[in-house]
Amino acid sequence: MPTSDDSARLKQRIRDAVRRIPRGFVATYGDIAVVAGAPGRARLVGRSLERIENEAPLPWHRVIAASGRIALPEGSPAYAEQCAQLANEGVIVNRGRIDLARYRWRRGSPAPVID
DNA sequence: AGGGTGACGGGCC
DNA sequence: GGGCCCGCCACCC
Repeated sequence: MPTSDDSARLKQRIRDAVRRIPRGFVATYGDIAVVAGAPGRARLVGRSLERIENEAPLPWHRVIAASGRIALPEGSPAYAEQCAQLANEGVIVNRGRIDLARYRWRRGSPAPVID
């Protein structure tokens, strides 16, 4: 049986996984779930990024949907924030879309190439 | 206790 | 690419 303690540790692993995404790269919610050892729990990843105020810095803006889109509601402050943060590290965002083939982080990913 | 929700994703069409 | 459906599950009434 999963205890509340287990879920706390899982959330911790999720945050750790997010911190591993290199600057200039992105990962999908599902990717993070896998890295955190909870395949199939992408939804939980999104959930754990919802209430992160008052916590250690987390590059939450590097996590996007498997469709290559920013998952936040378009037009929300957080959406704008995510676009800005990504642009700031060289990730091209077009109409909320990011080229996963180019920016997705996975084992063996080379250093970010910004043209 | 039960039902709705959503920062998800994969399969299908 | 887009839309639908369904599985998923922590949260919030």
